[in-house]
Amino acid sequence: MAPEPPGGPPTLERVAAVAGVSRSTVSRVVNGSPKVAPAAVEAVHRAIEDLGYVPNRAARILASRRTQSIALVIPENTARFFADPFFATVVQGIAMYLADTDYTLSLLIAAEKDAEKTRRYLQAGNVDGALVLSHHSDDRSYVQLAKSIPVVFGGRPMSAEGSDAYYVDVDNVAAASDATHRLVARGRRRIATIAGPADMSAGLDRAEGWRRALEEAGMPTDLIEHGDFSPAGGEAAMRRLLERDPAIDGLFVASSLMASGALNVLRGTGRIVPRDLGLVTFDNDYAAQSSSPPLTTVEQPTVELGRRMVDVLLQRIAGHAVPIITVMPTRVIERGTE
Amino acid sequence: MAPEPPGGPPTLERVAAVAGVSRSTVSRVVNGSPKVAPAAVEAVHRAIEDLGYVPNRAARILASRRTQSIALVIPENTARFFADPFFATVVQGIAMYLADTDYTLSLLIAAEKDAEKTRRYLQAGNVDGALVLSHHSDDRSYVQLAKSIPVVFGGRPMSAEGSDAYYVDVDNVAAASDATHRLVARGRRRIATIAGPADMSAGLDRAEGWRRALEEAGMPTDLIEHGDFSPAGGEAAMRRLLERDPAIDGLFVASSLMASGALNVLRGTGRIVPRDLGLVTFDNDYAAQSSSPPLTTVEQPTVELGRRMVDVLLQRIAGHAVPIITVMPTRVIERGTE
DNA sequence: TTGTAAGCGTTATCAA
DNA sequence: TTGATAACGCTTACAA
Repeated sequence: MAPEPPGGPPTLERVAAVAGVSRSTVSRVVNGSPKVAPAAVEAVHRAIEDLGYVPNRAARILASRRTQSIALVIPENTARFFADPFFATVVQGIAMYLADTDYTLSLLIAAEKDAEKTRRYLQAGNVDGALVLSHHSDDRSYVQLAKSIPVVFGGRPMSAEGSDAYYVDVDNVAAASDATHRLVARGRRRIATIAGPADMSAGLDRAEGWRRALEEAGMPTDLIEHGDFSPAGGEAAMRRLLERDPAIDGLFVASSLMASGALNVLRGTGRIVPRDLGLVTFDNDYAAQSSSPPLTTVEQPTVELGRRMVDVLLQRIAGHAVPIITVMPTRVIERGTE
Repeated sequence: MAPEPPGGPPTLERVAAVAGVSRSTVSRVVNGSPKVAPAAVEAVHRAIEDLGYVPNRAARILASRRTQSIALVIPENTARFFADPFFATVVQGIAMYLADTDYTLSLLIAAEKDAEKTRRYLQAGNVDGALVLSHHSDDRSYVQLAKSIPVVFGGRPMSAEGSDAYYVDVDNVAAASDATHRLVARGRRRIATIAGPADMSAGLDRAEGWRRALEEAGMPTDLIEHGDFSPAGGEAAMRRLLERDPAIDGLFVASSLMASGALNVLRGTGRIVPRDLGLVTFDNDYAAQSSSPPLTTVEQPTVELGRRMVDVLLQRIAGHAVPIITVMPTRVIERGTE
């Protein structure tokens, strides 16, 4: 029986003593080194079990210079971030995937005031890599950061031009175009869009997809208003659109949250979807499913996208070659509102 | 000019050299020790600035035996967790508050299979404390954990009986009772409830509040069905309730997500809220605000609740005395659906 | 007020 | 295959 010496959790040294081997051997066993005698492995395992030994993370990191932890950098505007099911689900994918590995996730709120602080923390060797879920165009410093540690972006970073920023995204242009085409196919003649912010690639790309679809159909592309991906933003944009042209009969909304806001306005004016106006949106989340009516929408594999981000990052940390750009598939969920 | 010696980020040692002082002095300055000569402080700061020095976290932790990091333990069922605005917002509060401190947040997914693994990690001294956002009644092991490191629960843990588990919560019984009273006051005569899971204190307590309100009004408390706080669960529960008594004219739903599901069912049967049925729910989130109609609901200060959890935890880590139980206020947001 | 020196619990190098 | 032993970068008595 090992006595219970005081002084905190059991150390590797204690395990070594109990197992009757050296610390090095214990370390090897713990790290799964192949070259250890079966008998020793056995003894060490038993000692570990008996003592309830768990390696000290800090010591390990210090000695190995590998932190086994990655940072998840999220925009300072945490409120809107977590309120958006898209981000929430991506985070979910990240967290779930990581739970199966030996990596730890550090949540890092990017203080926009001094992105410098965040960057320094990351560069100081406190993490093995970083995942950046960027809201705004202000991602230059992270693209920069990518030169010193592995970074993977969720969604194409705005400042990605020419840089070799790794990112995982969907094809927003194609998806938005597809969605808009469906409005055209339904015979909608005056098709508007509530686009996302002009400083986010998802905002720009989805607007671009809408534009292309209309151009292909020989329709005007003047009816565009930007929102901020929030219900309130959608409401305001909808009002502006109706003011500009009350005869709108088709609408592509770049996010379901904005769509729900838009729906409120439409309802207020007595318009019925899809009778008076066809509506297609983005994200098959709660908002699209539970609105009345439930909306035809572009579904993104959000959880999987998060998983993939982690996957790419870990591969890079391990030094393996991986694609710089990973494009995940989308699909339209038909609910008859187009 | 300090040359640029290779070999990774600048160390404290290098700062000391540049500043012309000893490592101890640098350490003192970095940690804000009061007993340092102004001149030395000045020199060290300049050197730190020049070198872009950032302390190595692992080394610091190892030497000080303080990790400056806390764990956020969330249930394995990450999907539902992040999909619920309540949890998302609490996490937001936690993350935001922590961003202002020197603490780091580690997301820890509690593998229900072996809670042992999670517990060991926490007990191995890898964090200074833990926040537990519990979904299920399976929180015994964390209440247990609280004996070795500071733990603060979000919401009263089910196994809190007799234990001195620290937690931050709202008064669910009172809030639910208040909400239900409003249905009674509106003249509703057949009042049902869609309660939360019976293995969560929020589920139990809100049902209890509903029960009390009805008892005080001399009304029967037979119409109760449980859901799992998800829209789908709300739908199913609503169906069961209508089957049991189609004459229901009042309903208290323990969460807005379930309410949205219930609304779908009601709509399907042609019932109009609040004309045919009064509805009051819990959580003033997106679901309650953007449903049609927007719902009268109990608002919880979710962000603040998260902040408070952190606050209590950090106080405890610092060794200060803090209340075991913190009850945050709620208020009813009137939207006329009662 | 400052510096010296002994750890903190691992990993990693090198002999054995 | 194993074991000494020197890092890893910082904190912290203890001395000066």
